[in-house]
Parts: sequence; C-alpha cells; structure tokens
Amino acid sequence: MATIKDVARAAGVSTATVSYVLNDSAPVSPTTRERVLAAAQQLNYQPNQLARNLQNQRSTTLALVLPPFEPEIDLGGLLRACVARATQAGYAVLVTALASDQSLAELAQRTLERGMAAGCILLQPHGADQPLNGPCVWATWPPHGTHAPAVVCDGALAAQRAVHAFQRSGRQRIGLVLAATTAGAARWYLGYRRALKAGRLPFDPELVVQSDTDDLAAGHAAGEALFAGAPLCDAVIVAGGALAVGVQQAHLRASAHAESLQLIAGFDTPLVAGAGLSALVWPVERWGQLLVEQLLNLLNGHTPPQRTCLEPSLIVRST
Amino acid sequence: MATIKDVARAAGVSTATVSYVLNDSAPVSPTTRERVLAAAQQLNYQPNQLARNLQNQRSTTLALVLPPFEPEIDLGGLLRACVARATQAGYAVLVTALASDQSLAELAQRTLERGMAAGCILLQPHGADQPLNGPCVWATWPPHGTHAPAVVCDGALAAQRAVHAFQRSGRQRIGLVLAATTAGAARWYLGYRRALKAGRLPFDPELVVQSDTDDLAAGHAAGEALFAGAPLCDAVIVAGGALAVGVQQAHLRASAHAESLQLIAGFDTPLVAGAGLSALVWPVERWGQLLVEQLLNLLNGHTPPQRTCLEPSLIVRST
DNA sequence: CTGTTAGCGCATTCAG
DNA sequence: CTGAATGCGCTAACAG
Repeated sequence: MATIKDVARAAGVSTATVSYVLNDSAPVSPTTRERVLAAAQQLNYQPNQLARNLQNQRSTTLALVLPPFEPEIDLGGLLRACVARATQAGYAVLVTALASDQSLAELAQRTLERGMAAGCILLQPHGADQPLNGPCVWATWPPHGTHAPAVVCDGALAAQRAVHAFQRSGRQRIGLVLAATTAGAARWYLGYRRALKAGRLPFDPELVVQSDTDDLAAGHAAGEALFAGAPLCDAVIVAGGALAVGVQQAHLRASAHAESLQLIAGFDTPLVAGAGLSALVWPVERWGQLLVEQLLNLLNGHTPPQRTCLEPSLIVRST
Repeated sequence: MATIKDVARAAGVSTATVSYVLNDSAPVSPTTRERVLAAAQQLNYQPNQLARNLQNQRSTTLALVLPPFEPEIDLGGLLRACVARATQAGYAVLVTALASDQSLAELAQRTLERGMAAGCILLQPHGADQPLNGPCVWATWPPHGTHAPAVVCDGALAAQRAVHAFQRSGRQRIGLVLAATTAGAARWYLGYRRALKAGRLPFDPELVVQSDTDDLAAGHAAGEALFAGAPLCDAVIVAGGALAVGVQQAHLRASAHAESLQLIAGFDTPLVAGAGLSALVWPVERWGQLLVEQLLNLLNGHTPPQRTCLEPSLIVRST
C-alpha cells in the first residue's frame, strides 16, 4: 500500500512532482521523470482511486442498473462487453440491481449522488416512472417523449429480416407473436407490416398474437391461439426467446398431421439454441461497447446524445 | 449534491454532529437528532461514499472477477444474487474481467490496492498461477495446497445423486463424461466411483470419457467414443452443459436402432433446458449469497475462512 | 452532549 | 521546473 508520499520520498522529490509525471499534467525534466517512474515501479505504487476521484470531483466508475427480473438477453455477454470497453477507457463497472418495489429513478439518482458512479447504463425494459436527469444511457427503448440517449435492438429491422427470409423460402402466411413485456414490441409490429407490404403479402390480423410474458407457458398459449384457426400459417416470427420455444412445442403438439412450420426466434438465447430454433442474433459485443461509448461521450460532452439501433443477423438451424 | 456541511448549516450544528447522528457513532440529544435528520431529508443528502471510504480506509465495494471466457454457469443469476446480498450489507459490487493474457493475481491485487474494492470473488475455473494474499473467496475449486475460502459446486455429490437416480430406474451400465476444463472434474469421478461401489455396480473404464472442453463439438466426440463400444451404456452423466447436449445429439445420430438412453447434464443451463435434458440444478441464489457472506466474514475477521460445498438437485425432463 | 480540528491520499494552485 | 500549501467530503479524537 505505497502512497504518493512514499514515491516522492523514494525519488527525492515532492508529491506534486510525482503527480505531474504520473498524470503528465505538467512538464518535468527527463531525469527526474525517470527517477519518479523508477521509484513508482519499484514500490509497486498504485494510485488510490478513491482519493483521486474525490479530488477530481468525478468518479471513474460506470454503473449498470439491472431490472428486478431476469431479462431476455445474454447478460453475461453484455456485461463482459461493457467491462471490456470501460476498462479500456480507464473506467470501472459497478453493478446494481433494482428491487421489485424500487423506483429506477431513485436507484440511479442515489448511485450518482453518492459519487459511486459517474453515469448509468439502464437495462430496464419498461420506461421509467419518473424523469431521470443524471447522465444515463438506455439499453432498451427509453420512455416516450424523452430524447434520452440509447443503444437498442430494433425489432423493426428484425421483423423485416425475418419476413424476407421466410419469403425467400416460399412462405406466404407468416405469423407474428409479440411479447407485451418487450419494450419496443411496437417496432416488431411495424417492421412486420412494412415487410408484408413490401413483399406484397396480405395482412391477416388473425396471424398476430399478443402474449403477456416471455416464457414457455406463454408460448404454449400463443401457439394454441395461432394454430387453432384455419388455414394455418406456415411460418412464425416470435419476438422472444423462451416464448419461441413454447410456440414450437405447441406446434409439435398440435400438428399430428405434421404441418411444416418455419420459426424464427427474436432473440438467440441458449435456450433457443438448445431447442434448435433459427433465431436472430444481436451483436452483444457491439451493444455493450456502444453503450459505454455513448455514456463516456455524454460525460465528456464531446458529442450530443444519440439513439443508435442495432441490427440482428439471422442464424439458421434445422429443427 | 448537498454535502455534510450544507446539512450542518441547515440544522445549525457542526459537521461532526451530523456525522454522529447519521452513523449513530456517538450519543446525540433527541431534539438535535431530529433537526439533523429533518435537514438531511429536506436537502436529500446522500453521503459521498468516496470520501467516506477514504476516511475509513476501507472500501464498501466487493469485486467480482470474471474469467476471460464465458463460464458454464448462470452468470446473470449469480451476479444478481451477489448484488442482492451485498446491497443488503451496504456493499456495492464491482465487476472486472480478466484479459486472456492477464494474471489473475495481478488483476485482483491491483483492484484491491487501488482501493477500488475491499475484497474479491474469484470465478476462475483454473487455479491461480501466483498466490493471492488479499481477502478473496473462490467460487470454483481453489488451487491445491492453499486453504483459501471457497464456495463451490461439488461434483462428487452431483455424480452420486445421478447414479442413484439412474439405479432407481433400473439402469446398470452408467457412463460418465468429464470435461477437463471443469475444475473439480476429479470430484465428479470420485463421486461416480463411490456411488457405483455403494450401489454394487461394476466399474468399467470404457464407460468413462474425458473431454477437453465443454461445448457441443466436444460432446459429439465424447458421444461417439462412448457409443462405439459394445455393449452400450444405458445411462450417462455428463459433467457439463453444452457438452451434454452434444452427447445427446451424438446418441440420436448413432442409434438408428433406438437405444434407450437416460442422460443427466451436470449443469442446468438454458441450453440444456432447451434441449429438454434432465439436469442437475445448482442453487445459484445461495451460491452468490454465501460467496458474499464468506467474503464479508473474511473482511470482518469474525469467522475463520471456510470451504463450503453446494449440493445440486435433480430436475427430470422428458427428452 | 456538541464543536473544533486534524488528517485519509491525492491534484492543484501559487511561489520560488 | 519544483516544493509547500490548500482542499475534495467525511470521520475520529479531543476538548469544552
């Protein structure tokens, strides 16, 4: 636990000089610079971030705020990406989780005001109840009416991509299953309608099913609703992970007469991969990277806050 | 951004008094206590953690150190559990990730020495190259020869449980697939041998396959090795997640003659669930909780460091 | 019981 | 170019 004083003493200079060479914040003669560096090296000096941040009146930590439940994303991957990018920029990543009865604004605000982080990355799927004023970036669709910076997965692009893929393999009656919990479900619907129109396919409201949650049970229910009516659809886009597997299972159960069905899951979770479903893959790596970069920009005031949409790619699996 | 001074001024007392009532570190008269509390409330005062930690010479942050690759565990769940428990104890959670060329000891040491965290939770599947001296708790089997505190998933218990389950359903020839990357693979083997002996089942070395990694491809290879020999086994324990799915796929491919096979995956990942495999479920919630508690104990010096083994439960799925 | 004061480790003036 | 002094926000002795 060597302090800056120890280094200064060892190098025979004052603490200010040490600070200058370490932060390169003032011109220092090459010879003393060498001496200081050597002393720091030798003592294995690590500047105390707490003291540094306190002095600088700005934290070098970014906070990631998790929703109170498990989100339908590759949290591990996203976290890793954020950490990697933040580390590269000299920042650390703090993780906080929202209790189910807690307000997002409250937690974010407190984290910021306590000086624990300089900014927040928000993973809430639902909009905030109160307006946030600190430096925050949304990883999901931010509340309407605000122009908060965000980096999001765009369901419109996803739906369009899926419809095109289906059409290329000759499918005509394409269903859509939406999850109400998915922020930006409206985007999926929008992209779906657009792609149908562009592909000159008829729109049939019976082929659109709205689900409450994104889990297996909800998928079963949605599948039953979808496959009950006649004529059956021959392809389905499911804007969810577990939801898609549920739909698949419902189809297997329903069609003893072996209807052919193509299915694309909206999020390529391990569960989806295990079930052997085709799925849309979102660039998690880039997601985390952009989130951090947006936040850093916001903190430095370099660029105005932006809204970035991520594009998925399709991974085809044989069921 | 109200400081302690603002509160003191508003309440008409000194900063020390404010500190006393907020930390309950000295007796204060009820009337002034009320005044201070009211002022703090009114100004929405949040104590600056940086200053507090600097003064107290101890951080209220715990660091979670991730391995350079994606581990075969429910990172999201574990993280959430750690955060929940830490928050409850007034601690925050910092996440750092090891670069592939970085030494674990180096990263942990630096994190600690920079004052960014008071202790570390280590998620490395492989033992450390250098000895660690800071307050650290392992979430995996720690390096041999050390008596570092740890909270781990015990493969011996898992294997025993699986063998018993197989035996109850009349299986006699039980295979075992090990992943070399899984720290504590030896424990799985140990439990397997023990359970066979206890169940008076013969041990056949041909039924044990060692795999290099824990992924689908490795599972295919392991499955082929296992199902090539005759007579075939009628049950397999796979000490992995993706690995188990690979073994399953290999079996489906190999046995056109529809051999019945029971399979239990060692880790119930979403991938495993999606594939509909029976699996062992580890108590992630408790895992995170215990890791944090062990670390806090270590920091407070309340109890000596311990090694805790987690027990899995079996979830049966119909393939 | 409460106010005054001295640092925690560091970065930044201002003199030399 | 370098050193001494000041303060970031807070807590802990020590007085009163």
